[in-house]
Amino acid sequence: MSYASVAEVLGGKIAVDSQITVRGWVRTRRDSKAGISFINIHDGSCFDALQAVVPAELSNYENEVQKLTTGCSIAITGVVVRSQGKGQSFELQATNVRVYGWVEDPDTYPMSPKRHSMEYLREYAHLRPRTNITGAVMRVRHTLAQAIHRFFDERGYLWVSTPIITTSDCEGAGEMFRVSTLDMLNVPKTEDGKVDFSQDFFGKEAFLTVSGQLNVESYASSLSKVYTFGPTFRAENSNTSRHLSEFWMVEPEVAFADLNDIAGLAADMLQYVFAAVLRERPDDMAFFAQRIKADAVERLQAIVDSEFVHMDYTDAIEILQNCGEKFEYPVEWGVDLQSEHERYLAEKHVGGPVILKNYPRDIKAFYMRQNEDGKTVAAMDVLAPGIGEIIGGSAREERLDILDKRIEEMQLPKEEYQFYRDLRRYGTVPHAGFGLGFERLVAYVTGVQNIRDVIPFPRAPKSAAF
RNA sequence: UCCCCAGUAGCUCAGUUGGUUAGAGCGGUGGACUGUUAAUCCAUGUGUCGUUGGUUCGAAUCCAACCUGGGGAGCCA
Repeated sequence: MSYASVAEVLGGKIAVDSQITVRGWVRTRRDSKAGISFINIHDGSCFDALQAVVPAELSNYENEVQKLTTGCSIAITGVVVRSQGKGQSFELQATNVRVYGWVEDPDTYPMSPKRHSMEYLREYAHLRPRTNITGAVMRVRHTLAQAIHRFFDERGYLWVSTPIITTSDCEGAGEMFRVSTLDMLNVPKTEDGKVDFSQDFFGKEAFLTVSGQLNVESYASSLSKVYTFGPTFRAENSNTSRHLSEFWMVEPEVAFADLNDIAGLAADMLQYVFAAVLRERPDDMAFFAQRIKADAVERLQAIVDSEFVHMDYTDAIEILQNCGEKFEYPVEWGVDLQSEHERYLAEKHVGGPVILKNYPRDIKAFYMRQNEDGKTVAAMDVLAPGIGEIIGGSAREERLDILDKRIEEMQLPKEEYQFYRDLRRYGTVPHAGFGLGFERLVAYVTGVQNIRDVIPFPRAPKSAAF
């Protein structure tokens, strides 16, 4: 008895006339009084389900096969044949059907074979991977993750796992989740009435990381080309379609690189992974084009085929001021760009992703490298239509005196940055890196509008079920 | 966190100048028909009208608070 996946059968990997067993879940069943039933079975291996033709002669035809409903788990043994019907190249001529698990009450099975809203599916996060759309999203997500690792590996980057728990509250990227084993009903206090974290698990305050960047810089300052790919946590009360409390981030960090180097790296990476998805998941992408976003395939192909548009912040301000568009927030040099401005640039002015560079230093983080003009820092954002910022990066300030000055100006606790300053004291080098929001990338590629639908189990404010 | 909108059958939604027994499609079930394919046709059941309180002779409908979801904004990836 040999087993095969639906993808192998439909992909022509199994020779016609050979007998195999396919295991999975029933999507639909149709009975024909000609004495056969058609069962569509899916197993997650590809977008399409496999059609099995089940003859009425099977011993369990009446009491089992004809009672199968959407969601039942089964194994079908049969012979691979070329399909007599339209809609599929191959099908399975069944000789045996084994039922693993019935659907307790078909009337209330949440994943009926009809169109469900994304909001509804989210309430059944444990069952939604059985749907077309979540299955397709997860295959594309996997392909993107694999392509990212492959991209960096082929270029000599090392994957560095930066810590998820941190005792540094100075990462500066947002509100942090506390990690503690203290008894919340009986919190130990110091003499001056504060919480005595010396009695906590790590002997001091601890949090979940908001970014691996500061840590990974130390590995870039020795292994030269590194990247992180792991979970990140932000305790911000963000209720939008593009924020999660727990999300995955890809953060390359490159020694001896400047802003243009990593802007180029970001563009190369996006083109590489888009090409991989188009090549490896045409079935899922065709579905997104059909049901989610009509130009899903063309727009990725267009990005793969063309140069990325680079633009200086200063030039972007000028474009926004002279475009004739009415903005809610006025545009002038020195302000941070609002969503409406980013949207205009990516969606209307460029019509695709755009790389914005060299922002005013006063609206950016302390670690970004100061430019010669004294006004801007070597920072960049990659803005994508429909999503906004999917990548944020910069050259890092490698000159200790300038970094210290910046820490003082921004009134940050210098003593907390000892390890970070050490990297500038011992063999400092120019270096740069960026952070890619992985779920934002998946959302952009699939066209799915809400980021909560491109991660298996979304975590967001007031929402961490499953 | 702020602004706006929504919550009615398993799902998608209609229904509110306050008034008797709250509707449709899909799904489920039964049947007809068919190498079918989100099949088609006939029949059939289904409701704490988000929660709590208020106004009223009477509330799915009006009011308030809360909960949940959506869109937008801010924070950011």
